[in-house]
Amino acid sequence: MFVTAYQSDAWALLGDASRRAIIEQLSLGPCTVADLAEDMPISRPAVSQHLKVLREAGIVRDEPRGRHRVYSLDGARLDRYRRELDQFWSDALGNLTPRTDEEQKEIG
Amino acid sequence: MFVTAYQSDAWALLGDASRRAIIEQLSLGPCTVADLAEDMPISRPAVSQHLKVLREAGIVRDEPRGRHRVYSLDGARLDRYRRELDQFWSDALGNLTPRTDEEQKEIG
DNA sequence: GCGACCTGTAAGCGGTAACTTACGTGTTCG
DNA sequence: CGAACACGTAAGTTACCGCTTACAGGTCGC
Repeated sequence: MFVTAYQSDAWALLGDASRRAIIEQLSLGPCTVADLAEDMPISRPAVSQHLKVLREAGIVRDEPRGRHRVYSLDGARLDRYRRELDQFWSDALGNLTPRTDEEQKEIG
Repeated sequence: MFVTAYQSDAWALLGDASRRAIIEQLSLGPCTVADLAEDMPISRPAVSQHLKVLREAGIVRDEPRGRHRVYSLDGARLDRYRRELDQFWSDALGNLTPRTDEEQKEIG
């Protein structure tokens, strides 16, 4: 339920608002799980589960720091996902040519 | 279930692969519902429901053509949604500064 | 006008993601 | 060595999204 293949679907990965909030928070600097959960309306385990998804996607890396665990962002990987989404935009908007009403009449 | 407020969540709107496929197809030119459903692995009513969502979001406009109904893309609106997603990227990647391992030691 | 067409909508179902609670693991400090 | 802390994971629930199968509403040809 939470472990399915996200790595191939950047949209599903970033479609969740909680995960985007985590990413934005981590963009301000490395953070622990408890710190992340403090500013969010969900429980700490929920944050941990989201971090697992982001970690498996390579967006986030974790490092043990004593009994804490510091999470940080992988900017390069994140940028790779952005490019993956940009491919859709270039496909969708790139092909788009200004259609006049005259052109549309060809269909009917 | 299908009518919820998508207009405020561009991610949910574009998160669905079928909707993105419809957008890409429409970017090649105006199309009818049957034509769209022909190239997709889902039924025609399903396409119609997706079109309703896209229409309420303003991305798509429909026009009666006899007993057909021609759908076309609103490039400006679509570009507006792209900018909405770009805001997340500028927030996430914009704040991102190269973190060295030394900086991360401040946390522990 | 009647039947064939294209389409939108209603009702309902199945799958799955996201969340919570409960528990297990490893680390630090007394 | 034992208690407290930070975290990950398991199990289970809930909610919602997307889909299909019907059915209703207009539009064109005979």
